[in-house]
Amino acid sequence: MATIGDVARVAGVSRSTASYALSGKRTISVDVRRRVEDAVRELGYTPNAGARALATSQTRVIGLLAQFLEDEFAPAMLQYMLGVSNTARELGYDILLSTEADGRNALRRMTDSRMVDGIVLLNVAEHDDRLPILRDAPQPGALVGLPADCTGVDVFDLDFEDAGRTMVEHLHRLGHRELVLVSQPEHVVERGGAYVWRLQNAAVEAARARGITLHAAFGAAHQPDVGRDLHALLDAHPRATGLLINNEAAAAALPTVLHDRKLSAPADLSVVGRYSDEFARTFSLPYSSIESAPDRLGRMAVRELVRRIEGQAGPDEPHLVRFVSPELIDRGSTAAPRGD
Amino acid sequence: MATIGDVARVAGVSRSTASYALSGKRTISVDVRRRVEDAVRELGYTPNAGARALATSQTRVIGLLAQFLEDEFAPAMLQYMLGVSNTARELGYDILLSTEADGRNALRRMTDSRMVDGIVLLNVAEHDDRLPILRDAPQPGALVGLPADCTGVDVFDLDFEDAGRTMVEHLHRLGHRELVLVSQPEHVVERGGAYVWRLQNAAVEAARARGITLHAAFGAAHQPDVGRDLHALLDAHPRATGLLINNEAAAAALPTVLHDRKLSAPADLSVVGRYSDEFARTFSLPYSSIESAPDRLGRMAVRELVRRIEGQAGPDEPHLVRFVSPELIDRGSTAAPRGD
DNA sequence: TATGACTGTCGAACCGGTTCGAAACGTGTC
DNA sequence: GACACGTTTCGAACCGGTTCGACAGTCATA
Repeated sequence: MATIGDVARVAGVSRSTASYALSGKRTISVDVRRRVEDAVRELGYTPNAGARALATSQTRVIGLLAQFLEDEFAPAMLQYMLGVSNTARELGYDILLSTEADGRNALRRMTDSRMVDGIVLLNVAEHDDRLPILRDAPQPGALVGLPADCTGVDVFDLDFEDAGRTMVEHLHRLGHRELVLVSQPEHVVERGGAYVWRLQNAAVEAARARGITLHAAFGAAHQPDVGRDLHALLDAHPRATGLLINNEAAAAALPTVLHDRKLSAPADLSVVGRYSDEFARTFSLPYSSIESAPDRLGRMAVRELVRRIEGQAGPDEPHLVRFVSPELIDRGSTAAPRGD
Repeated sequence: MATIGDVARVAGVSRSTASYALSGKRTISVDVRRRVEDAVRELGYTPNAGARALATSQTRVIGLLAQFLEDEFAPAMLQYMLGVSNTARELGYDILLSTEADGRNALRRMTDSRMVDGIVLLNVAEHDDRLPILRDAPQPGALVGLPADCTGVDVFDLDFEDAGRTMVEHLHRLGHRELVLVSQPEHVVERGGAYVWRLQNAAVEAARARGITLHAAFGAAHQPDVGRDLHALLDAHPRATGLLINNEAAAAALPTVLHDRKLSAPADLSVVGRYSDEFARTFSLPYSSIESAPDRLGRMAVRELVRRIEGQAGPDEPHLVRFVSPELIDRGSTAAPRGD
């Protein structure tokens, strides 16, 4: 494999000159620059990443921590990963991926050994145990998900409170007076998935303010449990005319459940979910939904992270906490309730 | 950040001694070893990955190339990725992930700059344009998916021919005489997704050998197109009693389609798919299926790759081409056809 | 014709590890 | 007491880049 020494020899210059010719950090005569570039082509030279990282303390790699936990719906996570990965590449960075359940280990390994210039954390819990480690690390970090304490990191998340309100308002406006909300499994909440509460509390509050009934419940993350949960909920609240879904597995299971009950949306039941458009297409979901914008969130996180890595953000520039406003995508699954 | 020089100073030894004490590659007195280990703990020392890579020419990183192409079903790919990632971690390797559509670029970048010790290629096409690059690279490569030319790499794939035969045999044995097979989009085939043909040809041949009818067709990769495709197929072949599905999007869309047609499996139609058990759970699919074993294939690929990286495979040990035998998971969606 | 400024190039040092050869030391043998 | 030997440690070189300071050459200016 060719080194910069080989390039220099072929071009008839010193190693430092070759380096400067390639980086452009000092003025080099056009003649020499041309000879160096020819040598690079001739030898097929590519700089050794390890050596460059050692010399510059920059790797041009971003660490991506995605935990695939029990009771979590894997395909939803994929969309965030792709948003992060694709944006990173556009900005000239590669992705070091960890799917370890124990994210602390992975985080320490990546940061301590200087394998990465920065870190993106997905699926952040309210008291995420990876955060103290990330704050102590020399690399900057960006989160997708809102923790209790945002100091020292940039934070991006959907505005789940607004999402909860929007769902309720939308159905209230159509005339619905009794709703059911299916959230993520209780387990996810216990693990600190605060976004579940944020949406739910706002929905409950919005319903109370409008004097309508909202039954909130958890749903499992897999079949067949989540199907049973949905049946049980619909059995328990036969007068409910609207269904809110903040649970990807439940959304994916709903077509079959409605089929079994011989119900259609919106004729028999109005349905609003919270998932991305890409998710809806993939899972063949015909229900209107609050766009969860995983690609956009991933993109924002990486953009800001790279700004910090490259020092375009001032060293004392305060960290961001930014919420994406929910947008309701109408797929025609809501209507006025049947007047019976 | 502490370096091995700091460790050596605190322990009162030379850098080389500290290095040997940690690697164990030369005998070191227990006293010195203890002092070095204490210093490591005291300083929180972790070796710098770039420096180590430069010195040893080993990165302990595996490159993972996953292309998310148009007309491909993303969640199916995720399972292969997780199989690879988790196995790599178990063996002490990290994953450098590329999701670029142009895999050649990513591959060249990773291999030329020595960022990785080895490469895993997912979703390999018959004449995959990444293969020539991989063969020229100094790092070993493992594929999931069968190309026309397997020289120089280890190859792992499901036995799609056996899968096609098994599906047909299973329904023939139950008494079905007219079947429909829905394959991946034609576009996937044109791009070189030979596994589609392998399954389809074997199915056609198996049907011919048994004197039964098989209508083979392509299906789209997304809603609502794939739903339309399924409807059209069932309309076109009203006497078919069995449905074979080699298309994840079609499988995911089938519950809704059957609902719309007021059909149930297996009462009105026997259904056999080709997807993993994890996929079935995630997508709430109640149909029997040929297990596509993505985790197992990913695991096998990484295992063999690491064996080569670490030189446990002899330098001239021939490369593997290994097929996983299909296993039919019975979820009760097949039965004898209705005798009407 | 010396002076200073500017351009283009080079040599050496450095980043933080690993590894080879040799040195220092204690031990046992003749 | 000279010698060989095994154990433990050290110094130096090396991996392949980047970067700083110095220096030679050119040109305009005083």
